[in-house]
Amino acid sequence: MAEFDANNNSALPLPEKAQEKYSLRPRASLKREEPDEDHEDSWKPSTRGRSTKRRQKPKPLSRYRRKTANARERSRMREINEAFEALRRAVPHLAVDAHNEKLTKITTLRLAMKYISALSGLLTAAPGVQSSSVPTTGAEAAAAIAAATTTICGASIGGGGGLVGTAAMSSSSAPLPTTTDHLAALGCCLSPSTSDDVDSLLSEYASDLLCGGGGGSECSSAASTVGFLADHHHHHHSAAFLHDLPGAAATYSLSPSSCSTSATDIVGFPSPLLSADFPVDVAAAFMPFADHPLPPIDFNGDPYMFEDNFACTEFS
DNA sequence: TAGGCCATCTGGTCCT
DNA sequence: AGGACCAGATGGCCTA
Repeated sequence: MAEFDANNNSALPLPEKAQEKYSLRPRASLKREEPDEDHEDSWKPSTRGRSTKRRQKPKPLSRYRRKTANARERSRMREINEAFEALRRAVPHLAVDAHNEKLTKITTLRLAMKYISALSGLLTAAPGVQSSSVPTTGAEAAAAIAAATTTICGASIGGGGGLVGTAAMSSSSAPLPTTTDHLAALGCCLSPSTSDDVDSLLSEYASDLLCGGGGGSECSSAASTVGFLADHHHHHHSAAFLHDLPGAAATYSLSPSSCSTSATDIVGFPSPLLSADFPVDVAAAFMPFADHPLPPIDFNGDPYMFEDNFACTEFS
């Protein structure tokens, strides 16, 4: 069986052909900078030079072909940008858009890497998890995440859990929130003040994510986690914060009766993903816990503080 | 004004 | 041959 690294990629080296295919091609400019004896005339195909015959330098494209090539390039870039947009929506991010700024592409990629890393850590580092249940393939990971989503979200809709779906959530036409939504919803209310807070909170939430069953104790555990978060939130932020969030009131509500902790308010969570200080808080939850209080939550909207303050697994 | 980010154009290279 | 992908060049816009 092939070995896989921490990122679930095969540790075996790619075949030479594949390496060639997937590695970056040499830059044309570098090629151009190579010494060439007789200027333009010395142009030859750069690779696979089985033939020593010089080939004619290709002519510039005709105006028509240049136009169509440009159009194709624009549409290609548009697709890439749409993918970036989807990624921006999927990755929880700082409130850098407080002034209508959006994440840059490079920031989006960096956050995505860290977010994936954090989620992987959550899945693999939960206490009491059997090693056999740790996902080792993409499919298993997807199943684990789906199960985690079902655990929280499915139990909620069942009515026995701590999270109670509202009309928006339980409507058959509305898609179920993803695990990411849940993390975002929870994370936006998470503002632990000590590493112990984070530790206990995270371990509880992590086991909820991984329990896979739903109902019963898992539900109350999830409820208490949410209750804790909600309650905790109230000690650290103005309640008005939640009401200011778009759509905050509609999507989730916490059922006090099924919650074992002191969540006494109906708390709305925003959906879909929002930018309001979620990632900082979740990052705080995922950071390697130190013996000192967590850093202040406010990063002044600087996503790179993320990088400076939290060690995450590097993706190779 | 400098620097960052982005869209677009363009030519080179690879693939089908 | 033509499309896809890539990277360099360039100019516009915005912010500190």
